[in-house]
Amino acid sequence: MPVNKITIKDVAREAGVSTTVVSKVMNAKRLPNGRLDCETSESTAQRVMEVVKRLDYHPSRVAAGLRKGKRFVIGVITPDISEGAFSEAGKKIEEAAYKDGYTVMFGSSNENAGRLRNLMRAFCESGIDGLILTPCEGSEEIIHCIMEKKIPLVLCNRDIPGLADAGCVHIDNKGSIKMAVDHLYGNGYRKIEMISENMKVSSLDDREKSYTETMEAYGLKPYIYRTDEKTVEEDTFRCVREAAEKGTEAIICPRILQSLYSLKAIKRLGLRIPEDMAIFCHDDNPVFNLCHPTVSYISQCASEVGEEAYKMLKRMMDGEAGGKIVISPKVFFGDSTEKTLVK
Amino acid sequence: MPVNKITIKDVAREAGVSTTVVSKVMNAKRLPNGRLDCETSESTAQRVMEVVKRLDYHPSRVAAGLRKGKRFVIGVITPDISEGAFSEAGKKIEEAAYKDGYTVMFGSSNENAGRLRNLMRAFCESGIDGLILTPCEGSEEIIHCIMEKKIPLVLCNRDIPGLADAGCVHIDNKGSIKMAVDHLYGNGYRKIEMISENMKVSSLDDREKSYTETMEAYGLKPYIYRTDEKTVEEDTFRCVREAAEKGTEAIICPRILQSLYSLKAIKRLGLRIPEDMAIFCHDDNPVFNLCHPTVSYISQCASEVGEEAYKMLKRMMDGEAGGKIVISPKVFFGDSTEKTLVK
DNA sequence: CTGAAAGCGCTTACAG
DNA sequence: CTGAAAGCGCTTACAG
Repeated sequence: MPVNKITIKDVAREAGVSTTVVSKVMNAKRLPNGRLDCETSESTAQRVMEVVKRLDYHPSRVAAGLRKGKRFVIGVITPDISEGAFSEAGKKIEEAAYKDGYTVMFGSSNENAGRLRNLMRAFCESGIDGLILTPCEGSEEIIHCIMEKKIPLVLCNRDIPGLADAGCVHIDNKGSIKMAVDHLYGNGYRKIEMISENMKVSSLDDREKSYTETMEAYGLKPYIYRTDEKTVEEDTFRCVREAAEKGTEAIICPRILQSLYSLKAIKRLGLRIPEDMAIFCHDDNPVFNLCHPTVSYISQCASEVGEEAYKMLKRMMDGEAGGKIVISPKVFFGDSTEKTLVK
Repeated sequence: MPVNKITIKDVAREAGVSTTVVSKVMNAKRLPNGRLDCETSESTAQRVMEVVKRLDYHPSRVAAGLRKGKRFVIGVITPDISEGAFSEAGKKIEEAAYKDGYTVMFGSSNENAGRLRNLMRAFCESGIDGLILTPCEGSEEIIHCIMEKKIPLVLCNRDIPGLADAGCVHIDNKGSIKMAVDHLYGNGYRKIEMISENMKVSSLDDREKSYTETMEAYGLKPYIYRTDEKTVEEDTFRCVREAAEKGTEAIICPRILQSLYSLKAIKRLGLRIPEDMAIFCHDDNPVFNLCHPTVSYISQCASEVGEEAYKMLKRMMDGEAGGKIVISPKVFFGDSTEKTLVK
């Protein structure tokens, strides 16, 4: 428990002024000419500042927040703060928030709507000025509730249709997958399958739809495997093996875990990339560049998404309306989807 | 700005009781027999609960925190919340904290002592019950200041000598590096060098010392390269090239970036692993298992470190003393440090 | 069992 | 330019 905490009263007493004056001095901005923009006299301000420094006084944001209804805290909820794209976005958000004097509360939903609700509740009770969150399956209703509380909200990575007042920032999930299919098609691949996940969220929906539509536009038959959350690794292995047995020429993985486990499965099955199985991955990981052959992948542009999400939230906290931002993802073409004569 | 916020007064009025009663009911625990442990009458409690539910009342933790001096918030500061080991530890901390009803503020110091100080200040002003942090170079003095405020503090991953009241959790940095050197020596390697970073923190110190001591114990000559923070990739490339030209047989990388960039450099230089250059890496990354050949590495055991750090902080927040925990890291031996006849 | 009142540490009209 | 006082939304002795 913090002891001997210096309060505004201590400063006031020591400086021989009222707490009003101390408060005014503490909240005064510095003008361009270096002076305080404060109605107090120069000498009083000086005296207060000295005492503040001497006592090492730090005003309680808790008390100020209670009075002003403004906390200078924002909340960030992602499915998993330890997962590459989310942690990178989180880093950027914190970075930008820090510059504006905000601190950040983080939480992981673990793709669980109940947990998301509890986190949102705790964040709201704890006092936040705004919230950036990645919805998970089944979280629509809960998020609608948040909206009623009029807390500025930006959805990140995944959208929820019909949420008029919320901001939203995500990558162009359809465009990127189309590029992947186009590229594979252009390099001669025809039997192209997708290993996705059993999960209803807008980003994955869009990726799956785009794959299906693009395949059909080429007159090809799409096929989507879906792994379960609890058993991603085994499921992915089985999918890759089944695909290989079927004579599938290329797989597209629209999520990071399926990407990594597919690479692992291909290695374990002793298949050559891309001769036996071409592969197009998603998200960012050093593996894609460092392994041999290099892997084609779609980058989430997590930093950019995080940055834009924060900027939008900031605007909303300042009273402006939200909006929708769609970021063009970066697509890297490696050796894993190259043309191959061996078929 | 949250509007129409329901307060304890609204509930009291609606239920026809005083705020005292509402507060008591809200803070009552459920007894094992399912009844509320509350001095109010059963019927009053019932009535209050109903109103609470009907109005969707959520007590403000800000106000409660101000009054009670307890916030149910902890702070976590790491060098970079987006970096593998730290984000994994952070995830675990948040997970455990959530179960105890705490929310977590995260911040990244970017290995910058000034920024660490600002973050700590913001966190303290914002009101935290405890702090878990990874010190960075030059942060000793600032951290001593925190100690004076008597905020429970656990150092994570890196230690600061002479900080009696702080808890500390880290892996056995000396033991793991010794294992790496022993393993290389046992497999016939003699010219073993280390590519480290220009940074004064206890963990890296320990790793470097352990390398030097173990080498000398074998009668071998240690040599440590040190990359600069701003230019890790280029520096690492130059180190690897220089090492190769010198006829170095194996390199040990005590940090993740040097590990990844060394692998990249080795690939770029067209060297074979382990014939031309063996390599022992640090931290966790899918690359180590997925690439060919598989890479030997020392795992940070980030989850375990995070978990222990939180548990210790919790004990300290409950009034117990801190302590020191040293966790044995897991070491994986891959093909990158295998015996090789080609020398 | 219940409630009036003080107080946590601030900010902010308002009066002087 | 300065200060007394009210109030933010809670909790908590204390009196009844």
